[in-house]
Parts: sequence; C-alpha cells; structure tokens
Amino acid sequence: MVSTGKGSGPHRDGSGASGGGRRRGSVLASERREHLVRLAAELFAEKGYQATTVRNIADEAGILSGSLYHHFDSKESIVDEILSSFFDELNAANKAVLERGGDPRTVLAELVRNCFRTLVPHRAAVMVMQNDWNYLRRFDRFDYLARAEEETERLWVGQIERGQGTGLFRDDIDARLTYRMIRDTIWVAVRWFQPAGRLDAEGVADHYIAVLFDGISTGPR
Amino acid sequence: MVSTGKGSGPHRDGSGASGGGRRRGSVLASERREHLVRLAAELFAEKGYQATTVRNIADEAGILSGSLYHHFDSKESIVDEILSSFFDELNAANKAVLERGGDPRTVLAELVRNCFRTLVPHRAAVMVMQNDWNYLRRFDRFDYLARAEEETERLWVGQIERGQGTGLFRDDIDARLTYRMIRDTIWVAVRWFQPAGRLDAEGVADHYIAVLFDGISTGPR
Amino acid sequence: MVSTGKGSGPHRDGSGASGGGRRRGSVLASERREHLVRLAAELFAEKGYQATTVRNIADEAGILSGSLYHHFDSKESIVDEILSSFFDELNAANKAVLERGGDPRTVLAELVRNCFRTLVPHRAAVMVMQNDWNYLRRFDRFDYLARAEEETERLWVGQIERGQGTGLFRDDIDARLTYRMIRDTIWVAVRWFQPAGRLDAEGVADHYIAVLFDGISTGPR
Amino acid sequence: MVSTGKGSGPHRDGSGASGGGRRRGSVLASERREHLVRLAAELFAEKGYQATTVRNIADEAGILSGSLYHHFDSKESIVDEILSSFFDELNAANKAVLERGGDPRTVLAELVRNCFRTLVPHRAAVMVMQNDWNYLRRFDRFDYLARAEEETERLWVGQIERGQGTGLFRDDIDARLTYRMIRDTIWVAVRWFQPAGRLDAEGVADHYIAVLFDGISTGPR
DNA sequence: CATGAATGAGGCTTCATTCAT
DNA sequence: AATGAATGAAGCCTCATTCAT
Repeated sequence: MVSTGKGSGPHRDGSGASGGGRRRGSVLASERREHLVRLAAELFAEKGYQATTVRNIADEAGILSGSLYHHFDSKESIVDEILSSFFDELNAANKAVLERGGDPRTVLAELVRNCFRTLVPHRAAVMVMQNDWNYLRRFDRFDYLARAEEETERLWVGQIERGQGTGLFRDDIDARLTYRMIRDTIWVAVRWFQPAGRLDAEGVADHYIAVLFDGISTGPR
Repeated sequence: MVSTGKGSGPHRDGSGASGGGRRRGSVLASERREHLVRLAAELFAEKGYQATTVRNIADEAGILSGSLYHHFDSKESIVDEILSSFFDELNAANKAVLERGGDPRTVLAELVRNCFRTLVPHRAAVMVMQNDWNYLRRFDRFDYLARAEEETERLWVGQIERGQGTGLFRDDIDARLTYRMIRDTIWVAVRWFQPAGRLDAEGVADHYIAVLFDGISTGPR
Repeated sequence: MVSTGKGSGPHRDGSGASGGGRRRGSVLASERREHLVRLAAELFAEKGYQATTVRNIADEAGILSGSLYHHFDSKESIVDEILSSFFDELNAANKAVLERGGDPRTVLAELVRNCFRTLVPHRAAVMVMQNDWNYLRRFDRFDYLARAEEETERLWVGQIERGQGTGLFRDDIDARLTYRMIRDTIWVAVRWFQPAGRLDAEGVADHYIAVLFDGISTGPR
Repeated sequence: MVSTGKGSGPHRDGSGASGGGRRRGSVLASERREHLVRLAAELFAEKGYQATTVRNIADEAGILSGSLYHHFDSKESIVDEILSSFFDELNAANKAVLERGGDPRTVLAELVRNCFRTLVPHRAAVMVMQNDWNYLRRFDRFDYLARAEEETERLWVGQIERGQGTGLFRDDIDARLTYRMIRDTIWVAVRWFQPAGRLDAEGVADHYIAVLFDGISTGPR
C-alpha cells in the first residue's frame, strides 16, 4: 500500500503491542493480515458491509470470529484498510498524471484511465464505496475519505475549467456538474464491469472517453 | 399507486385481514399508511434500509414500533411499497414515450427526461435502489424489480441500435455498454441532485442530453 | 425516589419514547421497572457489578436478557438507578438534620444515625459503593456521585471543626482524617451488618456513636 | 515470602514443570517473576482484579499476554501470590506482638500499628482485599484467606475481652462488633491514605489509636 | 389502532488460556 | 522465555416481530 499521508490511511490499530525487531514474524503476520483483508473485501463487495458478519469473514478464513480480533480491532478497521488502500493508490496515480502535465483533454483522458485501471485491483473497495458509503460516512473515522474526494473534485474541475478557458471544451456545460456525472458513471460501472468480459479496463476506458468527448451522435455538433 | 401488472406491484401480504368491510375507515387507514410510508422512505433514503430500524420509523410517527405492524406486516413490505410505486410510475411514463414514437434521438432524449422527472417525486426510492439494492436483491420478493429493469434495458438498447442502424448514432459504440453508462449516470445523480438548486430536473436533463449526444469537446468530431 | 436535583439522579434513558398521557400504564411500567431494579440490586450486592451478567438479572426475572433492554438502555443505567436513589435519600436526610440545627455533637450523632438508617433499605447500593466503586468511577456518568461525596465531606468536616472551635471536640485530631475514618467505618459495616441480628440499625448506630465520642477506654482521658 | 504454614501461602500450581534443575537461572526467573507480580499488583490496585486483563499486565511488562503463562499458570495465581505474601507478613508481625505480651491496651495499640505498617508495602494487596474480595472469595483456592481472617478475629477479640475483664475497656461495648469496626476502618483507609502525605503510617496509627481509646470528645466521659 | 412487554436470533467484541514454533 | 495465532466461552446489546390487553 502506498500511504500518501495527507490524512489518508486507515486508523490502524495498536500495532504497538506486536513489538518490532523480528523479521520473518512481522512479514508473515502482515501476509496473514492481508489475506484476511482480501477475504473480507470479497464478502463486503458481494453482500455489503452491514450484511457481512464477522462470522462470515472468520468462516471464510476457517477460524473463529473472535480470532479475527487478533489481527484487527474492529470490523470497521478492516473496511478502513480496504478503502484507504484504494484511495491511496488512486491519489498517487492522479498526482502522477498531474505532474506529467499536458493539455486538459489529455489529462482528463488519463484521469479516466486511472479510474478504470484502479477499479480492477480494487473492485471490492469501489463496490463498498458505491453500496455502503451512505452507511459508513456516519463514522468519524471515515471523514478522511470525504476529504480525499473533495480534493479529487477540485483537481478534475480544475482541468475541465482549464479546458473551457482554452476553448477545448464547450463553454455551455457546468464543470462541477459534469465532473460528478463523469465520476459517477465511471465508478458505478463496478456493478457490471467484468475485466474478463468483451472489454478490459483499457477498452472500457477508451469507450467511455470517446463518448465523453464526442458524444454518441454522428454528424456535426 | 398505478399497478401496471406485468409482475410489478409489491407483494402485499394478507391485506385481507385488515381490509374488512369498512369504507370510510379504509380511506383513512390508507392515508395513515401512506404517511407512514413517506416517513419510512425518508429514513431509508437518509440512513439506508438496513440501518433504519422499525423503531426509527415508529419514533418518527410518534408511535411504538409494534404498532407499525397494524399497517404493514414487515419492514420489507414497506420498502416494497416504496420501490414498486416508483417503478410503476417510471414504466408507465416510458411506455407513453414509446407510444408517441419519433426518431431514436428524440425518444432517447425523452427517456432521459423521464428519469430526471421521476427522480424528484421518488427521490427516496432511487436512493434506496442506489444504496440498498445490493442487499434487497437477495430476497425473492424483489425479483420483479430485476425483471422490470431487464425489460427497460431492452427498450433503451433497442432505441440505441435503431439509431445506429439509421446512422444517427456512432457505430463504434456498444449499445448495451452505453445504455448502462447512461442509466447509472442518471440515477446515481440522486446522491447530489437538489431540485431546489441551480438546475431543476429539466435543466439537468438538458445538460445531460447535451453531453450525451455531442460530448464535451468543441470542434469537429 | 426523592430526586434532590443538584446534579444528582441517574442518567435516565430516553423515556420520551413511552409517551405520557395514560395513567395505569405508566404506573405499572414503573412498578415492573422497580421490580427489576431490585432484583438487579440484590445480584450486584451478592456477586458484584462486573460479575453479575445481564443474563443473571434476566434469569432472576424469568425473562430473556434482551428483554431487559425494553426497560433500561444499559447495565450501567440499572446500577445508576440504584446508586442515585441511595444518594438522593441520604442527601435529603442529611439536609434535614442540618436544618434542625443543634450543637455539633448532636448533629454528628444524627448524621451517623442517618447513615445506619439509610443503610438498611439501601443495603445493595452501599455494597456496590464498597465493592464496585473503584470500577464504576471510571465512567463519566458516575461523576455526579464523586461530586455528591465531596459535598458530604464538606458538611461533616464543617461540623467537626465547629465542635473543635467550641471546645466540644479534641483539638489534636485532624478533622478531615477523622471524617474519613468515621465514614469508612460506617459504610463498610454493610459487609457484615444484619438488621435481623442482635443489634438493629439504631443499636449499631448508638454503639458506634458511643465509641466515637468517648473511646473504648474507661477512666479519665 | 514467609510462608507460615497453617494453610496460608498461595496455591502454587505445578511449579515442578518450570522449576527444573537450574540454580542461577531460577534466581533470575524468580526476579523476573517478582517484577511481574509487582506490575500486576499495581494494575489490580488501580483498576481492580476483574477489570485488569492479562494483556494489561503483559503490556506493562512489554511482552505478549501468552508469554505470562511461562511464569504463572493463571491470573488467579498472580493475585494469590500478592495476597498470600501480604497475609504472611501480617500474621508474622501479629504473632510477634502476642509473644512480646503486655497489657491489652498496649497489645491492641501494637496490632493497630502492625496494620498501618503492613499497609504501606502491601498497598496493592490491601486494595485488592477491599475491592475484589467479594469476587475472589468464590474461589476455593482463596479459602485459606478467610480462615486466616477468622484466626485474626479470635486474636483481636481475645485482647478486647481481656481488657474488659481487667476493667481497662468499657464493658458496654460488643467485642466482636468493635473488632470489626476497628479492622474495617483501618484497612479501608488504603483508599485515601498516602504515606507521602501529611501523616505517615505511624502518624495515622497514632491518630487512630487516640480516637479509638479516648473518643473525639473532650471533658469527662 | 395502540401499548407494553416479551421473544429469539443474532451481532460485535473481549478475554483467559493453549500451543506450535 | 517469548511470539503469534488461535480457541471457546461468554458478555452486552440490537432488532424485527408477536401478542395480550
């Protein structure tokens, strides 16, 4: 996981107890932990966060539910790990695009590609954001996600407005409204998108970019 | 509620028990019932279906939770009423558009407008569909909603393909993929759309139609 | 229960839900509630607060543990009710003594008698204070008890010092230290005192007052 | 630890397992063990026996909770060690006083001083006895403590009655009742007594002895 | 039509303890 | 002598639902 600071990152639980000098031990521990996170992520994606019980997760791992608390101090901290890892990766990728620069059309296209590329390895996290955010947002510990999203909005809207300023994009559309439509369309695709299907992540991204920039109509605008 | 048949309509449970011979009484009862449904809908929209307890609903109505069961025989039947009423209205409107006919571009634009128009009075239902469908879909009683959606998909995809056939729409896009993107983008807007804001339902619909047909770019395609 | 205000009184749980116009209902409800409190009090006294489970209480009442939460919103709120009721009664009695006035020896003797008199009907509360206060004090909700005790200390110390000022009490003893010894000796007696035994509350109080004022020695001081 | 026989001493469990043939090793082990007992004692005194988890103790020692079981075979055996060491020391001191002999007033005064002197180094044990005995007494393994207390009661009551017989002490007081009051008052002082405060152990003992023998009043009895 | 009480299933979490490494 | 993982029992609490009054 690439923790980018900026207040992101899960509220990790008192790992202080597990000392820190040994080598193999902590690597293995972390492997076990990541395995459990992956199992939980799949269940959260499939059944939803609330409907997934810690027993479901433990069953999947072949242990008792209480044993999960050797690795995590709450169900929340598991989903936190899932979500923060997703946001960290996406933010890092977006930052890289911005640093590479380019005209707004290129930047926007790359941002779209970032999303679809991140969607594949973080399918569960995106699923949770789509289905369970309305529940999770009530917990203070997830405030950092709302703040991360606000920052992302500023980034996209900035590019759209820059494009309108240089005449690349139509002037009669609302930048913020447009951003939200783009964002939602992309992420909500997680509900049906199958990388193994006819179109892979790049394919869907290209399809989406095509429609986004030029619409579905033929002929002159 | 306009029950359009076709398997739609909530699975109302043993309404025979309380629907005795009274006339005026049942009108009042029905008003009370609709009031309770509205209260529940708002809570479902705000906190999510699972996170809303029957006690929350009862509190809002100023009664005890057990008393709700004089009006509904389960929490599921409440949300069923909310969702079926939304789908009934939308299906009816879509059918009307199809009957009016017209070229695919016109029809598609009208279908988009239907959605945004329905979104306003059925905000809660759309919210529930966006946030809680992943949970609700597991119950057999809601199968009818999945079937309704399949029918709607056929309807839209049919129009898009007709448009591609007549050269109105680009040939290099995937009709089903495009439909899903359109659908998701529209409904997910319920998360931020505020009819009292800068743009009303028609305004947002127009904005969306503009981008959909012609993209956000300027200049030749 | 005589709620004397002054920040005392348990954090009573949202009784707002149970409306308030009916007569017999709320009286009965309150009777049931008090019955449960009494059962819990006896268990807390016998086994300790922590070692008493909500199941123990429910079993004693012949209901399921979850059903307790129809009457209380937590185990803490039950013990709160027990303790606040005890403190309220004691504070009220002490206030009455102060208002009657008299020389410090008389007042002190009456305060002692107050304690032993209150001990009998509130045996469980005193037991909990002796055995479980070290645990309960960690919860903010019980801060009011610590504050009540501070006020009582001021009251007693005031009387002892007044007695020293008028030459009634020895000058070579520490008022605060003496108060604490008196207080502790009295309340800790709950561990062995049995009202049905050889001495009743008044008898033990008199015995204690005799030793307190004149010591156990014979002959000149 | 001075194990005085008479059923005292902790129920040490299978120490044969870890007490192999090493000499220097067992001294070090014993030091480590005593260190852990001291850490545990402080936590028990502060938070109570039940509320202190073995993990709390292990954290304090900088090890994992499972590792404690190389030194003790249960949480009970730790508190047993704390309490038996306290009782052993007190009993030995009391025996020495009895052996020195003297008139009941002198003996009683010395017994009181014994208590306050023992209280300081065994603060935690006394705290546990005050706060957690009601819980611990349910375990057979602590029966020996109840028996030790009975023996002590006989010892004190014997001295009081001897004093009443020789006319040193008032005849109108109950020996057993008086003993319990003295005992409770002394030990419960652990809740507020601070050796570093205005009065040290001897000072508090003298204060207490003065009030005990002559009361707080001035003038003739 | 509502109340008040209860059910029963289940949820998350804690914790003393065990044991292979 | 310690770790890291797990157990198993239990704890407090929640919630949809039922039902006599």
